Amino acid sequence: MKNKITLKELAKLLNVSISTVSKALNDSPEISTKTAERVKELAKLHNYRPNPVAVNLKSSKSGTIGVIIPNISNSFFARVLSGIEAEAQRAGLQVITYISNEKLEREKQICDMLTTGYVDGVLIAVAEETQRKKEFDHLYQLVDYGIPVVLYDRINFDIPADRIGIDDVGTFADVTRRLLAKGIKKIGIATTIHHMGVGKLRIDGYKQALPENRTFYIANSARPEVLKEKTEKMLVVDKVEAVICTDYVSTMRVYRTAYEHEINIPKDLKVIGFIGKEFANFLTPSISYIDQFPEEMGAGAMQLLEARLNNYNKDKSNSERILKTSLVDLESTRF
Amino acid sequence: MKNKITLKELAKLLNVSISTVSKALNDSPEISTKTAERVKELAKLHNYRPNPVAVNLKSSKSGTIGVIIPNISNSFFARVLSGIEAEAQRAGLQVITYISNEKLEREKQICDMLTTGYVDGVLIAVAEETQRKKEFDHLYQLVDYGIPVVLYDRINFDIPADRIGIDDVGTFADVTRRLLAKGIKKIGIATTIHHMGVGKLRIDGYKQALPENRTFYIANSARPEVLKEKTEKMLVVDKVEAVICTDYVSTMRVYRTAYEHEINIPKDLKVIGFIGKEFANFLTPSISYIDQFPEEMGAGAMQLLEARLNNYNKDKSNSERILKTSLVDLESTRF
DNA sequence: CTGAAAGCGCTTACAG
DNA sequence: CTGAAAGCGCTTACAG
Repeated sequence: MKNKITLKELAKLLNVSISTVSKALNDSPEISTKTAERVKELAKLHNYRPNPVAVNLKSSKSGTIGVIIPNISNSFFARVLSGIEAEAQRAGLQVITYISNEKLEREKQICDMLTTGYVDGVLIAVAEETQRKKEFDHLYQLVDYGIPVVLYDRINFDIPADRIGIDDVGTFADVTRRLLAKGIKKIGIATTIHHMGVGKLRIDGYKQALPENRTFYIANSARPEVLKEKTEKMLVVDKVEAVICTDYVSTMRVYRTAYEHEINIPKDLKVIGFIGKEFANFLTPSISYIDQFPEEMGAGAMQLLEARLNNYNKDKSNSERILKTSLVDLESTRF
Repeated sequence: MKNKITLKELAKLLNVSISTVSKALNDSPEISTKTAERVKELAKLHNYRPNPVAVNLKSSKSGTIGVIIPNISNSFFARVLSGIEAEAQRAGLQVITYISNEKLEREKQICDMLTTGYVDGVLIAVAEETQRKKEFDHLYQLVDYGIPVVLYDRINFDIPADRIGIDDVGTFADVTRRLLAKGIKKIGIATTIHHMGVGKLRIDGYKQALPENRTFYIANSARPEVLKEKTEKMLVVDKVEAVICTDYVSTMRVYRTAYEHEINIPKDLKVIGFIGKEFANFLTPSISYIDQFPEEMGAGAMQLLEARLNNYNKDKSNSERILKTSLVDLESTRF
């Protein structure tokens, strides 16, 4: 068990003061080139690294940021995390990961812990339960504590924080219009997240794009059995010609239901999914999907946070960044 | 921007010394009940929380552990992380996440950073490139530095560390035997990880289970086009009756290839995948899969690390924990 | 150019 | 039972 060498030990070996060693290593102009070289050489020899905890204590920074993820099994969030990590690495920051499992209680605990000074800033996608119960006190608490907060993905809340996400309404309106333009009349939407902000917006986009008096077909439930029933009704009874899905689970549900009822995709049913390319390309048939570039969202969120960290007091107004999405055409919408 | 209250300020408000406040809050028996109560009351009122950085500096611990993940988009690792996070939370530890992207260079950087004292321990699934190049110096370096290391999932290396994984040989031998028992003769295996330890073991298990002189059918490549070709040969030319897959990508490849060549699953081809339940149940048809309980692996890895952290010097021998796997029968293996 | 001193926020042996 | 002091490993204004 090798022990890490400290400034003090280095100073003793060099017969100079701790201050001198510290300054030399930090390239202070106060120090003579000669001394600086001696110090650096020995430091290198012993593979000296400043103890980050001590540095943090001095600077009252932690050099880490906290990321709150609602559900890491969702590959979207996993990929967002990947983008965050890459950007944090570039900025020399450590990423502490917290998983809320979509639970308000857990999210509160996490925020509580974050106010104690573990992190310099927080990236969060607000948990489903939190949105449903509209309880945001713990988030305000973070902000009041002076901890910069950036909302990602789930951003339509009235909280004074920077945010990054996609144009949910626009994206879904656009996709709906594309189907209409191809002459498809009966278009349905499937969702398991209709009670969440993003879900509502996506449904809104769908509705806005449909012509007046056109019937809406909506299969919405977070409960698997209910979603299944509603999807079956939409596909088998209502016989929609196309379905747009707002999330992973509803996308897969539509696929399964079509399969079970021997409805041919894309001949009898076009499907546009909201899933990642790592699934979309492999499904049978492959599925056209809306790409929301998760890694970019993560990197962007991190950049917003960095901007805050670097001049927190200068700019009080909150910024919002909306990322472009892209519809990728695969087999499930072929004509 | 509320400023956090410190021990010093608390002491001043109470007209006692900093030591007294500290002891009172830490339930030292030295302090009178009366004083302790006064202190605690005020601390509560001001929502006092000890600065973790200062505590860490005193204790020479960081209260955080590092998790190195090769590829977070792989839902297996995402779920492992979920298990780690849950267990860490229980133990009051913070989890810093690092993503190696299967790269040796990045893994080295991470290990380098970890030796500076950011974390008390490390959980790692060794990157693919690292395994291929057999360069483990950076891992030895961690161990030499006295940082407890736990290997998870990818565990067949000669590194003095605790480890947790599955019985790859046994699992694949068992699955192969099950197919044989149903009277299936031509069994193939598809893999994109044949150059990795776990991949080799899984293929070994498959080979061991087949009777003498039985032909092996192996579609192995990490390159998508090559894998596709080999899979096509296996399904179309060799006409195997069943395929066992060692990983997510090969599983999806087999599905796609069967679909493209109109090979009916399960009538003409049985498939056993190595993917998570979140995909398996939704595919069309649903796919029988080997469940390796990722969350349990994560929690188990964390527990091994906790054990190390709590008595690092007492027990020098390394422990290994092998988790049970389970074959879940769904539509792709129906007779 | 170098070093002594103060201080970041805590804990804990030691003295009283 | 309470408090002064030392110290964890650094940085940095200040003195020389």
